[in-house]
Amino acid sequence: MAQDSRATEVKAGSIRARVRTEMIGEIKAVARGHLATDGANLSLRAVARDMCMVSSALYRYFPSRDDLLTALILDAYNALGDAVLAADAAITDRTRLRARWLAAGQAIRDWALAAPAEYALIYGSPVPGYAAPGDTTVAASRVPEVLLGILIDGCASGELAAEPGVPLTAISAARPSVQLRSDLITARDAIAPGLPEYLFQAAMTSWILLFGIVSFELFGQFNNVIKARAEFFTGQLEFMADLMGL
Amino acid sequence: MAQDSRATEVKAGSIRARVRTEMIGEIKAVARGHLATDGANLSLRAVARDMCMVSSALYRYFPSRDDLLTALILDAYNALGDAVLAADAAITDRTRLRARWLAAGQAIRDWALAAPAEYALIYGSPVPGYAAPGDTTVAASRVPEVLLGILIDGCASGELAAEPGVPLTAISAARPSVQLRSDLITARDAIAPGLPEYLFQAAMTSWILLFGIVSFELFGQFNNVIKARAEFFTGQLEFMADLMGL
DNA sequence: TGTACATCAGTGAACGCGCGTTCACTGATGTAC
DNA sequence: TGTACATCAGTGAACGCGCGTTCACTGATGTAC
Repeated sequence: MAQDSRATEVKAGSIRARVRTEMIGEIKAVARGHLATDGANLSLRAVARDMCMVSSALYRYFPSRDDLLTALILDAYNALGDAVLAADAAITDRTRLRARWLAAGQAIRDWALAAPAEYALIYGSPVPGYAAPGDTTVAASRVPEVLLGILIDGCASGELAAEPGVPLTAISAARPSVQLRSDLITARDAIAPGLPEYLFQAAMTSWILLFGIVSFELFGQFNNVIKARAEFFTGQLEFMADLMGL
Repeated sequence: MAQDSRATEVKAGSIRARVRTEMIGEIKAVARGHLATDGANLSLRAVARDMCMVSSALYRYFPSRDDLLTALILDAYNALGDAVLAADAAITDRTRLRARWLAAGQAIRDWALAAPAEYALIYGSPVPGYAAPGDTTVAASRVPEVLLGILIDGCASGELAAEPGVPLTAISAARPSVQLRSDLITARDAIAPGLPEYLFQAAMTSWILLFGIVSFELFGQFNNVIKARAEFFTGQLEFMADLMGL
C-alpha cells in the first residue's frame, strides 16, 4: 500500500537524502530569484518552469506554496543574521565596541542592498493572504542579539557605565507606564539579561532607526532627496553609536 | 464617428461630471477596502463585482489598473498629510512647539493604525510590477513639511537656537562628504529654507525614526516583544522632541 | 552477489478558479438648433 | 418648447493568459533477504 503523501521524509545520510537536500536548495534559490520580480506573490509554477519540471513535482519538496514562502523567510532572517554575526566577529579586538557596531550596521545595509527582495520579504509589508508562522521569532532575533552583544561586552569590560551619561538622559528621562516597563524588562531579560535599562532603550531606538533608514532607502522614500545614501547611512550609524555611548 | 476612448473627459460642472466624480470616489473607496485583504495586488474585477458592475465598466473611469493604484497612492499621501496638518493646526498656541510635534507624530501613528493597508501602500515594500509615478513627491513631502514647519516657527520666534546645544552635537559632529552635504542642503532649501543644518539633520533622523517605529509596529516586528505600543511610541516621540530641542 | 519488493521523484492531465484588457453594442442622458 | 444628434455609462462576450493543488501513473533508485 503505497501511500502517496508528498513531501516525504527520507532516511538521513542516504544518497537520496543528499540529492533531495540539493533539490530543496535549488528550488529555494530559483524562488529567491523570482522574489525580485514578483515580490511576495511568488508563483510555484514559474519556479517549476525555471527548473524544467512540472509544477506538481514541487509538491515532493514543499507541501504548499506557503511552506516554500516560510522557508524563504526563515532563510532570509538567517542569512541576514549570519552576515551581521560575521561582520561583528571580523573585528578581532573585541573591545573596539564602536567599530563592531559600525561593522554590524554596515552589514545590515549591505545585505539589504544585495538582496532587496528578501529584505522586503521580512521587513516590508506583510504578504497578503499569507499567515506568517510564529516560529520566525528565533531567527528574527538574531540581529538584535548581535547588536546587544556589543553592549553586553561593553558592560562586562566596564567601558559602558551602568548609569546614563549626559546625552543619554533624554531616553531614560521618559517615565514609561507599568506595562511598557514590564515589556521592556521582559524583552531585555530574554535577550540581554543584566543590561542597564537605559542602554537597552538606546539600543532599541538605534535598532529601529537603523532599519528605518534601510527601509526608507529601499522602499523609495529617499528618491529625489538623498543621493549619497551610503554616507548618510554611515553618519546615522555614528549618531547611534554616540547615542549608546560606544 | 464616435471615438471609443474610455476614461473620457466630461464638461466640468455638469450633472454628469458630478455623478462621475462620485463614481470615481466610490470606486476608490471600494478599492481601498480590497487593499486590506489583497494588499497591493488589487483586482479590478473584484472591485467591479463589489459595485455590481461589469469589470470593463471600470475602464470608463480609470484607463488601467495601475492608474487606479496610482490614484490610491496619491490619496493615501494626501489623507496622511491632511491628518498631520490638522493635528498640528489644532494646537492653537503656535509657540508650543513640543506639543505640536507630539500631536503631529501621534496623528501619523493614528492614521497608520486606522488605515494599515494604505500605510503599507505608501511606506511598505514597493508593489511588484508597478512603476510608481514620479509625481508622488509633492504629496509625499507634505508630512515632512508639517514637521519642519514646527522647527521653522521655532527658529523664527527665537526659541530654537541657530547653533546646536549639548545633546545635539552628536549629529552635527559627523562630517558629511561634499555630496551628502550638498544633498542635505538642497533638500533643506527646497522644503525648509533657512533652517539651521543641525536642526534639519535632527529632523531627518526623527522623521526616519518615527516612520521606522510605525512600520515595525504594523509590519509585525514588535510581535512578542512590545505590548504597550502606544506608550512606547509616545516615549520615542518625546525622545525625538528632546533631540530637536523642542 | 543476485533478486524481489518497497520507496520515491517526476509526469501529465485535469479541476476550478482567477486576472487585465479589448471591442462592438445598447440605452440613457445631455446639448444645440 | 420640441426635436435631432452627440456624448457617455455600462453590458456581455471574448481573448489569452495565469494560478495552486490533486491524482493516478511510470520508472528509476534504494533495500532486505
